[in-house]
Amino acid sequence: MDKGQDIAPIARRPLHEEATDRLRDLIVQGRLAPGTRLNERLLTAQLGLSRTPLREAFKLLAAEGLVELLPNRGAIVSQMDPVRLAETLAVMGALESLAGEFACLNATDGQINEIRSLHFEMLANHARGDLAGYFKFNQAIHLKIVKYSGNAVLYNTYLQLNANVRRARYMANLSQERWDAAVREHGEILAALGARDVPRIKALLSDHLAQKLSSVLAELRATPARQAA
Amino acid sequence: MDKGQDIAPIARRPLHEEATDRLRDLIVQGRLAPGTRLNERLLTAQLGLSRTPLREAFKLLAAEGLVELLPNRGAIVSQMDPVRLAETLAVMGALESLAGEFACLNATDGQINEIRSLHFEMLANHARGDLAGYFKFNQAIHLKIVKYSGNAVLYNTYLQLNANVRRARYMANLSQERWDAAVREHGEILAALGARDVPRIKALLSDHLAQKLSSVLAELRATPARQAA
DNA sequence: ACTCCTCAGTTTGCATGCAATTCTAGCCAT
DNA sequence: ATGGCTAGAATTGCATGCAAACTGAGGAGT
Repeated sequence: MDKGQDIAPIARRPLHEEATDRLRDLIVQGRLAPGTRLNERLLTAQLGLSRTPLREAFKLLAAEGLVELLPNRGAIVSQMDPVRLAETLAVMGALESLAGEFACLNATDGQINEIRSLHFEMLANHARGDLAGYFKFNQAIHLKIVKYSGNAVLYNTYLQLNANVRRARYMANLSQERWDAAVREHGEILAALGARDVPRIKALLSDHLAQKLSSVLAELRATPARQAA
Repeated sequence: MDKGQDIAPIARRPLHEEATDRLRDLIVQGRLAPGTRLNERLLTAQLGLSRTPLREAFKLLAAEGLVELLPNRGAIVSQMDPVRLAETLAVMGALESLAGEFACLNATDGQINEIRSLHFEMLANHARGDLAGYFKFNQAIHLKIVKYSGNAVLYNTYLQLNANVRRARYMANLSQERWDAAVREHGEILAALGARDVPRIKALLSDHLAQKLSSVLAELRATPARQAA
């Protein structure tokens, strides 16, 4: 289950995988804005490959919901509409809650310590007001909890949904109060994990995600969903 | 959200979609057994298309977990190993539980009646001992509950996982007792849905899926996981 | 002026060709 | 006989060609 450090990473990656990952990153980072038309010829030139692997990447990203395929008219980066975002967060909440339960039951002490270490890194970033750094470790913590649930299907499902949410991160102008609260919640989550307290971690994670949802929704209502060219 | 009956179904489907659906059906129905090597040339001949759309289908099915891509060595139908199956059912349990909650809150009375109708069809099949018919309506009920949650992301996620589980259906030689119990559980689920009783439906669905999980696992331990050529 | 039509340019969807990799079988050495 | 090596066949990964679909600019008709 844990192939984290395989022996032979010699393997050359297929082009279509490379293309998929590159495109996904571009979209998640917002460098390809929602609504952007993905011109095959243009992208093949920029990425240095041919249309076949690129088109395969389009199909995969469409399945992930990051792009939308218009028959005979190509692909566009999908809009992050608030409804969809809210729906995604609700599902992720359920998944994280389940993951927390399994992590309490299955994670090793070493793995929990690993999460604890990330937690302190996150605290450091919070203390110095580094929002980007905070998000990075915040993400890492949530991913690790899901990963250390020991349920690979759960992890994969979560990852896929997560890509969609990360796109919305730019709008995370969260208030200082909400930020402080989120950090406190993380502290409790970690405590519950350390104590292997299943009911408590389920409640905490559900609540944490619900907070995130309403915070993101509030932000979305404030920003009038900038349309892309 | 509900595009069930669009006005113009004139649209001709792209070949790669057709290929994906055909292949998925073949795999889910077990007509392509786990382990089967998917030879591109052979399949293009059988499906009457060229390698490009077929290869696109392979990538999608790989993302769904139905096939496994071996770099430079093609694709094989993935094995349904018990661990993976159990993991999938655990995730589906969490999703259905969430779906039940939303369905209680959001479904119209008409939608609930639609589910009720399916329920009685299922009862009829149970009464006459028609296992295949039972499964069909059982599936339909679970899908409707998730659909009428009103959360499209949840529905899509569920659908994808469901494809993997349906492959294991052949081994559902469930005992008469378990069958009767499952039918009883369905009755309670429907009642809770009708009463819009959120905590109850969550508990019932979680439990129902957990039962399914252990039943499937027991069956898997009995059958020694037939290896395919 | 407005609408509808036409036709060239562009872009996608699919088929096919070519090189690289993997597989198979047979041979040689031990 | 067994194990390893090698040449040929088969198969995949990617690039490219071609026809169909879309776009949109310009002109005819009202």
